[in-house]
Amino acid sequence: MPKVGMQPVRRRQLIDATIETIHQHGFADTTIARISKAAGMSSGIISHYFGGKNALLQETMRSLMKDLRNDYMVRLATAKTPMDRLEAIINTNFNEEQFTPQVTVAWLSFWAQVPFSDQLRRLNNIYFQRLASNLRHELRQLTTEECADEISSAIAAMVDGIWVRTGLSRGQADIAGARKMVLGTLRLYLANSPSPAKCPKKHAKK
Amino acid sequence: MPKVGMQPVRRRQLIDATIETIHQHGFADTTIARISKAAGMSSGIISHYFGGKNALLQETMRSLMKDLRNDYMVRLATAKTPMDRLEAIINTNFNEEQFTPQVTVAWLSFWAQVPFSDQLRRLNNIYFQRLASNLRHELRQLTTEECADEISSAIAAMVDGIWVRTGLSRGQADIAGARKMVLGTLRLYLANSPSPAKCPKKHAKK
Amino acid sequence: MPKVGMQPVRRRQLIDATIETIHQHGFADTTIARISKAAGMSSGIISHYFGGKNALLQETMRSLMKDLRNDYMVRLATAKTPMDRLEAIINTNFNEEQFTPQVTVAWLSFWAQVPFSDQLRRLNNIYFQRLASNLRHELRQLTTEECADEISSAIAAMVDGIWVRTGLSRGQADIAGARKMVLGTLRLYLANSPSPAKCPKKHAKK
Amino acid sequence: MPKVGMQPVRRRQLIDATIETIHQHGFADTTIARISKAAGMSSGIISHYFGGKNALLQETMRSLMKDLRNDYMVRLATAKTPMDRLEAIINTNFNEEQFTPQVTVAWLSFWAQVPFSDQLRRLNNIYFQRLASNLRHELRQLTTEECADEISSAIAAMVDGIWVRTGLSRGQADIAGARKMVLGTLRLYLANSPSPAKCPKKHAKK
DNA sequence: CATGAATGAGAGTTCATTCAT
DNA sequence: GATGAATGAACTCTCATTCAT
Repeated sequence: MPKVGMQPVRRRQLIDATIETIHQHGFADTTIARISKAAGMSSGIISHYFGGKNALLQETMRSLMKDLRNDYMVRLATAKTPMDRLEAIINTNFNEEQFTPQVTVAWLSFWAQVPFSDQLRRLNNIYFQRLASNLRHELRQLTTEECADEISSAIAAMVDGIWVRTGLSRGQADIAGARKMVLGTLRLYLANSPSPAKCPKKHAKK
Repeated sequence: MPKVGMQPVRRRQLIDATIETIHQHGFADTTIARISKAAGMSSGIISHYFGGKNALLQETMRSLMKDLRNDYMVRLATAKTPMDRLEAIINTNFNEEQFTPQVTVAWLSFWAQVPFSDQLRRLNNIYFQRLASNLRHELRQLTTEECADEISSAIAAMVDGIWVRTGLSRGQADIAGARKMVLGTLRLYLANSPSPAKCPKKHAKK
Repeated sequence: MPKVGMQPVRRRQLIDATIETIHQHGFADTTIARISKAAGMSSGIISHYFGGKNALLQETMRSLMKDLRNDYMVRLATAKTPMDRLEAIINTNFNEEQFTPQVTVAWLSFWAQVPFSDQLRRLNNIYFQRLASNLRHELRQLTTEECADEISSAIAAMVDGIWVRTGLSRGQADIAGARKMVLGTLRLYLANSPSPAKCPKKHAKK
Repeated sequence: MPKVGMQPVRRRQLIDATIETIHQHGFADTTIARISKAAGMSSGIISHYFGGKNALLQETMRSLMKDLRNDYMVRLATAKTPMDRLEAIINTNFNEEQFTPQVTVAWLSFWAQVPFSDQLRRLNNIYFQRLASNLRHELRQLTTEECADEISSAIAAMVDGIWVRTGLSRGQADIAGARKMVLGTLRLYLANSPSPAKCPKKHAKK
């Protein structure tokens, strides 16, 4: 059935089936048989399109990152101020498409593999560095460099913590609550940070 | 849960070997053979003492929780004020024994299994509820109930976020940095929370 | 055996690609994908032209036999005496086209399958019987029937032994050396064989 | 069932089952499942004792060589003269235990793999070199160095040719016929070789 | 005619568990 | 109590074949 243009379609179907299978059965029980069945295809198709299970898993993580990236690009287009862009970052990390039980569970699964896979570690580093870089860039226009770095780290940790907790809960993802929590923390930090002056921690510290 | 006639020493050695093996090879490649070899025992011993691999993994997670709990109890003994106890909670979550690459990687691995194991979910819920309960109890003495809940959630998310990021980094755990970040955020929240009054978020939201 | 409507050119290309692939990767790793790629065609073409992989392999062996046969026919045309024809047989078995690493390795591979394939056994029996028959026919004009049979067997075994050893060596085939060895042995036998009399073995055995 | 001393027994049983399976089904259809079934064991046992199928196949070929070697050693003990030892070499190569349909088919199978496996090539080179070395050593005491090398090559080729033809025939192995053929050829060569003088080929070549 | 995407049976391997010692 | 040899189910991957285009 040589249908031109099927390759990207099949690959996307298999990646979606992978996310769904991880969500249904867990990473450890995500087998080629289950993925291909979820995609309505034969087991051999995965090696055919990806070369093997590992490559599919990598592509799935890469796809998850790309989805976040694309969402951010869309939001960035309409953001005018640094604060707009910070909100865009937060809203992207808790958007309706990605901040779901399926996707948070998948991320959690991949994170557990990251320390043991060079490929996944590389992918995750890109994600981490990109988030940190975006946050810092906007924050440095609102406060000192030192404060920007500190706030960036705090916000990034909180975002990931919320993702983990959502993945663990298996319940509905609370998009509004997540955005409110992170944005609230961000505003609190900024409200207590000097524009060119010192950092709130320094104040807080006694 | 040492049954009668079983030697706690053997069980502890096997649990330690399990944590070490997860850290060395990852959860997926943590086999009975590797654990028992790391413990210097035969492969049959695990079924003998724990009934199976899954039971050992559960006991390992339970043990990790117990270690945190014990550390907290010790710190609690010398904490006088609510703020002392909040600091104790934070210090416990980033203490020298548990906040290590080995243990954070193990937690990360268990978290990835939590959504698919009733046993692990139950264990993790205990941990989450205990942390939330402890935080809320102390915070409610320092601010309104609403604010206490909000701050508790934020702090808990940040703590877990830092654990995830440490597990992912495979590097040294930055105990001082972690404590400073969470304590700083906590102080910032409290400094902007009314004692009996309203919550900082409300302020920040303009 | 080119069926009607099939292009002999394609079939020959595929047979050549089969020999080359066996030489490159070995019989066990000679797949449809590799053969068709080596021939610059699609994988489906083999079923299309031959009906399946096994049929292609059979045709390949048949082709190897036919090449030897053709070479012999050419040499036979200019051979006048029995000894001329014996030399022609030997020279055919070690001719520049077939006595190559590619072809000897392919023969070796087919021989290993012969005991388990009726088709290949049948083909090989034809080759063996033809060689024996040709040898015997000429020899019987030079010595007794008994001696002719004995010499024929010895020469045939030596020829095949040299083929095996050449296939195993993966080096250049030593055409001159092979011809000299077999022809030398043949002459030795004949020099010690009576025309109508007894056989050299009987003599040698004292 | 920890029974001491079982390891060599099991390994031998599996090697024997491998030879039998190759003989029954051919090298290509010699699967782990068939070998282990023939040995009356589970499929996992092969990885347990040999690490994998390839290692078992290698050990099987090594075992075949060792059997020949052992037989030769026994015969060597009672051989006094060079001619005795030459006969011992020939008799070893066509002895009742190894010169059987089972073993000749197995050798043929391994020979077909030799060009594509470094391990098997190494093993086979040992066999070839040993045979050539043994032959040459005895022959040099009976004729010139040049003649000894030539006879050695001829005899070795004939021996292997007879093995191949026996493997291909699937019939009973004709031990007496094989010995007679090779010994007869050897005697013929020697009868026409000078002690310190020239080689029979030179004569024959006119 | 010719293609190559898709299939699915079967291969080798891994590994938790069992159990005779 | 403690061992580790043995099992066999489940996994990933390969590949000859089929067939819509």
